[in-house]
Amino acid sequence: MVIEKIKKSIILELNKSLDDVIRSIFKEIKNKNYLTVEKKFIINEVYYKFIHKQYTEQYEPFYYLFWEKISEEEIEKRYKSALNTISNKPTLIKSKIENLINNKKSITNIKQYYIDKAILFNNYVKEQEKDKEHLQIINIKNDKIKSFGIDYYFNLINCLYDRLNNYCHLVIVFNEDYYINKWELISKISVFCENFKSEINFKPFIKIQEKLEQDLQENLKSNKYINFNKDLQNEILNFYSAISYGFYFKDLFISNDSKTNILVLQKIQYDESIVFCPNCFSDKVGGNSYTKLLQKSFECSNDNCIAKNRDLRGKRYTFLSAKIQNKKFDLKEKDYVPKEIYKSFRRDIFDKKVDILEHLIYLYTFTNENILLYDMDINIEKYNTLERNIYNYESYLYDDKNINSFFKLPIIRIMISVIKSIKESKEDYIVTDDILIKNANSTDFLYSLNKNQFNIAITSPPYYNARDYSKWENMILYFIDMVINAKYLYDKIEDNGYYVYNISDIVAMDNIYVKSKMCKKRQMLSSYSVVFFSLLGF
DNA sequence: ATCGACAATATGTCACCTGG
DNA sequence: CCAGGTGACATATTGTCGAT
Repeated sequence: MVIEKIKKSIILELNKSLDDVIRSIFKEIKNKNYLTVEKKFIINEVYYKFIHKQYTEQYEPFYYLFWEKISEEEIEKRYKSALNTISNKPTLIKSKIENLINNKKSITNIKQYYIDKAILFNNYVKEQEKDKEHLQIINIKNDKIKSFGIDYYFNLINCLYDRLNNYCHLVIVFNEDYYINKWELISKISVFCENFKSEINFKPFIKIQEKLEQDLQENLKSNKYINFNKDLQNEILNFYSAISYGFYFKDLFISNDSKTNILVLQKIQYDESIVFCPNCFSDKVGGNSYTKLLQKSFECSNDNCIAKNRDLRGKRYTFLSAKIQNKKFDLKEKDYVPKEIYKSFRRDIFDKKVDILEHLIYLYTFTNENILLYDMDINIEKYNTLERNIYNYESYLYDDKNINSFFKLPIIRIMISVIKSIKESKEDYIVTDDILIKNANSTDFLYSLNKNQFNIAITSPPYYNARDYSKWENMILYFIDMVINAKYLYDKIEDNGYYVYNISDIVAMDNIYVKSKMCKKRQMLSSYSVVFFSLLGF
């Protein structure tokens, strides 16, 4: 039954491309009024010939209408004649169409053709990825933070990065009572993961790099709460000298007893090396745009490849999409995610009783892939039935030369510099009433308020580009505004006062390094807010 | 069963660049 | 100089959920 379904979808797919080739001819001649009525009629006939061949049942009425009395030879002849009528179409396009048709004829077993190609591709992927890990899971231990500080984990993440296959996942588990604030720990680690590497060769960025620098300078110069200075200017240059990258934030799960948090990150590293076409396995491929920041996509330019769209552009894909699409021909029982696991991780909150490791393995790996566990207190034997190569590490050679690496991150450096440049506030507003309801710009108000007149502040701040009233050019400018506001609040609130700040992550374009859809992602507004506010003293 | 919301992915197309 | 290849970006389609 399943095989039949796959077969049907393959045949439909194959026919669609041929069908669409003919459609494209139609589109082409539609506006060419010089074609005679006869020539147009011939093209019509050719069109329905194709339709008839591929979709006998569906198009039967058309078949009888157009082809009842015409022989195969006649059809061939007219087809060639139709091709000739498209005299304005470049020869290249014609040959591409002919190639497609010849190729179609030579394939007798369509299903087998696809399976063969997919197996070739799957073996190629396996060969590429065999020496590295497909999933890394780090369990954050309180005793290690106590002995070495958070730097221990910054260092570890850095060391493990090169061993992880590109586009694969790093999962960080927090399930202890830490001696420092857990949310600050999660925030710092997630901010570090997004920014600890730097890339200078990304073309779309290089093109607008100077403009980005200037825009940020202009913006800060015109900000009435900032004293623009040389140091800030240098930090802007430093910030825009490269793209900060590392991992791509996917999600942060929390258990329903709020004891366990699971941070899921995906490695996306700039890699221009050629990926074979997942359809024809040709290495004759061109580039295409980027689907995500730093994630290259390709286009097959093999004339014989069947996967052409109606404008005869080739199959477009990334390493990851190609891997996933071909995997469907080579699935084992343990590659299927059990329904209950699939459901339980759809939401950000999961049941504390679930076997987290089993879930993660099913969700983020295929069979025979390599999984590195770090400090997971489990018995690996238990997971043998999942048919993955799992190994558990408990320690690595601690190398302290990267100490304080967090404060070397460009994003942290620039924010420290911004904080230093914020103007001193005034003290010329004393609240005399017990209750004051004030309608004002909160930054302006806090700027002129006298100190120590309140000890709690509660806000649901604007979320970056979530509403019409909360638009910023990019996320850096958003955080600068939020930090200025929080700085004045910090100055004015009583010592040991509380600031309640309601924030969460959001899907938006950060517009930091490029200004297009490729920077649309889940943005960690919460982690960045926590980290930046802690720089202020919170 | 159907629908709206939303995210992910596939496909369409503008316009720049390049090489003959 | 200009066709056409293709990088970048836009738009369409698909898939999934919960609500009804």
